[in-house]
Amino acid sequence: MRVEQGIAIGELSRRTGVNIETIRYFERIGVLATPPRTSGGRRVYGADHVRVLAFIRRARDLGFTPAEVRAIVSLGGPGQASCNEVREIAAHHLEGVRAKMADLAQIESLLASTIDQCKGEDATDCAVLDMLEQSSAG
Amino acid sequence: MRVEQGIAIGELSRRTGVNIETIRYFERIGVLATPPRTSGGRRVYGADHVRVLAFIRRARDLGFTPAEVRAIVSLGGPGQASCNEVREIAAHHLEGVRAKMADLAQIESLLASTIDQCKGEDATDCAVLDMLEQSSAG
DNA sequence: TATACGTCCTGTAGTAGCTACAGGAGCAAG
DNA sequence: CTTGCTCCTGTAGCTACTACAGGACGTATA
Repeated sequence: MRVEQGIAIGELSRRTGVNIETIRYFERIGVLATPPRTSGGRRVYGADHVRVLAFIRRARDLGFTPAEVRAIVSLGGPGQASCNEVREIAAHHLEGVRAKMADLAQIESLLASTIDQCKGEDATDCAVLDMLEQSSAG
Repeated sequence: MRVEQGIAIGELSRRTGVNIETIRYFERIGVLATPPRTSGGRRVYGADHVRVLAFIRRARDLGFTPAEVRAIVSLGGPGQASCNEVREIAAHHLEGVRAKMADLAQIESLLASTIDQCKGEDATDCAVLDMLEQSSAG
């Protein structure tokens, strides 16, 4: 039946939604395994690459850094029983997400209340400008 | 009394907490006004620069992009009655902050519930890996 | 087989928003 | 007048990509 013997980088790009240049970039920085090549030097990808690249893309969408992705992907390789390690990376990432959320929440409330106070008349009495003048470097 | 006749870039950096290289960078990209120079070519800053740079730093801390900062700072210059414009920039920024918060909230709940399901036994049945396998590119 | 066209290759450079360095010059004090 | 600090410019590094130039591959059609 010979369903799939290998696809080119363009096809991989179309299937995963990842830019061709980005695929090569992922290979260069070590998040995606180097594929075999044709005699002419073209990369040939298999079903595994499609799966892994989709995985990588999703992880990136979720804000995992390339370093985290690389760590997770490399764990999925030879060794098994690495769920603990994967969970640890995810937990660490979760902490970072929560920290960012807290930062943004502070900014959000400060901005919202300040904008709310704005009468929009003249700049000599602008609540937003006043707020920005408060040096946080006490 | 001669309180302040002008300070050097290093002093400006110490007072505002902004890196010297970053100050020069801000000047280059047009968020901070070009200061006068000594005969020897050194930048001389005044109280205004300290104030404006502290302002810029705070705005950057609050996540305003350099483009937004540039816009606000330039509004604070010659023209008055620009509170409306400032408020508009801030409101637009607030929208962006809220969008990011919504994204992070989704990620947070997905990560948290997934990590929670993790037994941490082996990678063939890892909830985190399973979650990442769900291709979002339906 | 020829040729044309699409896809792919490498390498380099661009993006934002800084940060860091090299190599040289200003400047104040001793 | 030398020491030593600070400053100058210009360039390169960083992350995470993206884009382009110039050339090679591969295949469909004449």
